[in-house]
Amino acid sequence: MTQKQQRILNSALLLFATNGYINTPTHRIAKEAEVSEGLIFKHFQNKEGLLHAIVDFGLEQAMGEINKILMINDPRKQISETIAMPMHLINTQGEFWRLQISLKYQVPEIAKKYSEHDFFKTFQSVITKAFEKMGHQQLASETSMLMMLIKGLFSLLPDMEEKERPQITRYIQSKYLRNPIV
Amino acid sequence: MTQKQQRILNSALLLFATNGYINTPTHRIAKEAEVSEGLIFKHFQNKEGLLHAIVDFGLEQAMGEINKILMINDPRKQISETIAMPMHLINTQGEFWRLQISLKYQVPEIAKKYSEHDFFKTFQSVITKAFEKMGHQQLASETSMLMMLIKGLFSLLPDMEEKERPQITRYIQSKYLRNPIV
DNA sequence: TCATATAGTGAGTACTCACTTACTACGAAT
DNA sequence: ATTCGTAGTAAGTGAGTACTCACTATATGA
Repeated sequence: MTQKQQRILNSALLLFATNGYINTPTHRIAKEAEVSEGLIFKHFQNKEGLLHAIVDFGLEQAMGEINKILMINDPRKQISETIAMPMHLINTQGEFWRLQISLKYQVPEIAKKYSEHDFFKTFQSVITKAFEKMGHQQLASETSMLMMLIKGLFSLLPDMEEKERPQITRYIQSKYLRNPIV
Repeated sequence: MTQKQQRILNSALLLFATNGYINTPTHRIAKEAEVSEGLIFKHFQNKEGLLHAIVDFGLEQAMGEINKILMINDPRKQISETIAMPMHLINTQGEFWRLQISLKYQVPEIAKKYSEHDFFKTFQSVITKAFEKMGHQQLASETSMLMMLIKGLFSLLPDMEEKERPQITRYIQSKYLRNPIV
């Protein structure tokens, strides 16, 4: 991976995240990266190839985080950490997650392909298994509800100030850690 | 409002909702509506004007629903009905709400303008006031959490079969109606 | 030293899209 | 009967887009 290749990836991520994939012309990426437009196509074949490179890398990184949760034994701790995930990921890979969330409404086919990615599958299975260990009666509904909450967190946390994010996150965690299970 | 004007609105809503606003060229709307492309611009000035006509009408209709909730006295019933709102709106105006949700990631400026609409402001204030009446201690956090849940419902219910939607909706309602307040 | 591969350039190309313009058809008011 | 406004059409137009191609520069190893 050359320096210029890296510059292209960085600029593209920034522009895709702030203006959207569709609204970002390749010549703007080239300008931002101080690189000729042709180079983008030499390295990434086409605009979609560039997007794939970005998303593959971002999800790879996120896998590391979810693997940490997998290794936790206490299911309550697992749920608690899962609730903190959106904040954690948005704080550390903010641009990537803004892009990731917008993908469904910009390039649905690609987003659909990525919804099969290990990251999202593992995410859901961690929650289900944790609730199972906790002896939940309505496993499917409880899982769905938490998935809705997490979807909401991913959508709305990016619009909040970074320092406001822990408050709502902790509030939700405390509800899920309380006895009896809520 | 002439017949052809109506046909344009219908076709545009359908195409915007399924393929997205950005991904829908005006000539496709014209073809679908069996109308000349120029007529779209005669009646709606430009593509954004067409979008506005659609969204204004959709939110107008939705206002009727929220006003019903406003007239309820029991705050628990208000919360319960609010939780049912996403399902209700998606069932009755499915295309419109798919479009509405996608707007933020397609034409952010327009979406931002509509986030100031009475519909969304009333939505939030109904929840806060209901929780207040119920004597909630952490009003802001509790409201935020429910807003996250509702955002999640709006995002994920459209991807579920219509007959699966009541289950998760009722599950969430039951949690919020339980004593003590969860 | 020279052949080869890889990195990089930037002008050019084919095409799509939102929007315009010049026009016809027609019902209603004067 | 004629004028006028509104609905509607068909054929553009020009700006912007993703992508190509012929080319140069540079490093490496036989």
